[in-house]
Amino acid sequence: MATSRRSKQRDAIKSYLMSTTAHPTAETIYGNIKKEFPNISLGTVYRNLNFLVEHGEALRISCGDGSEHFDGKTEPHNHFLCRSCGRIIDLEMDGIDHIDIIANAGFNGKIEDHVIYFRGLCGDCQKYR
Amino acid sequence: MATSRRSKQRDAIKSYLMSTTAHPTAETIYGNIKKEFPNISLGTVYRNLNFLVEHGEALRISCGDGSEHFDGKTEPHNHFLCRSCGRIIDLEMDGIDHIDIIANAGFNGKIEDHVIYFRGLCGDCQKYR
DNA sequence: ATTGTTGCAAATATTTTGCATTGTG
DNA sequence: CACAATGCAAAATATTTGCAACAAT
Repeated sequence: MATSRRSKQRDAIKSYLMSTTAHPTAETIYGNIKKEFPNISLGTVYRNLNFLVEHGEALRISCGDGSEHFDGKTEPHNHFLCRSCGRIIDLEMDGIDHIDIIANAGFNGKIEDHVIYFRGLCGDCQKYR
Repeated sequence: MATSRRSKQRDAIKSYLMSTTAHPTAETIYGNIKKEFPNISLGTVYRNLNFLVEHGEALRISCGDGSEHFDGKTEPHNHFLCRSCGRIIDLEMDGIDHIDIIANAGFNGKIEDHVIYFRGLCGDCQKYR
């Protein structure tokens, strides 16, 4: 079976993801890792992001703004999306897993989990309105 | 100011969207409208989909599967995403707008609404497991 | 030594856009 | 007649992939 080997590039991508709460895109990650590995290619970044997501070491966030964002925080949590600045922010909030039960009532399949994007104005953007 | 004019192509796209619950992609819509308008271009489909979404006559669904899906049902409702067949299904369920209040507690911005994708196995896929 | 990983470039896939022409109001 | 909408093709974005060289085990 396919064993995976370690690489400095992958380690760097993972550390970078764990060091930020900014939910960067592949392009942003590429720009940052390049400081340490000037020759790294975007293909390598994408390959490693896919690897990390498949191995549960990162989350892919598809919020519909054109490109995917990635999150090094893998514990289940919810996100907020600012309609003004586009920022994605982690939410600290009480659990709402009961909505899966509500959703499953009257549905003939099996609901296992959910993905939520709360939307509105972030604290910074709200100030200037 | 920019007034909008009617076009047969746009009407056809809107009727098609309202006639289905399958949440088609631009490509699928293109294929179907082509039966009636063999010369329609994909660019026109995209332009009209954007127009309809901007005017509240359709919803854009970004579920992270590579391309966007569109929904002619504009009343607020939630979606289910099957992890086996990829289908997007409308959910009939009790309201859960209280989660916005839960999410806003301890958040320094303003939560206005949310988008949810419930995930799991649809009725059909569950049968064969 | 084996084979997973990389860098690079080319290929895909999706969506947008410039422009001359057509069609609606 | 004015100008919004179209068809077409080219461009812009985002992501994946083939391959030879490199590097981890």
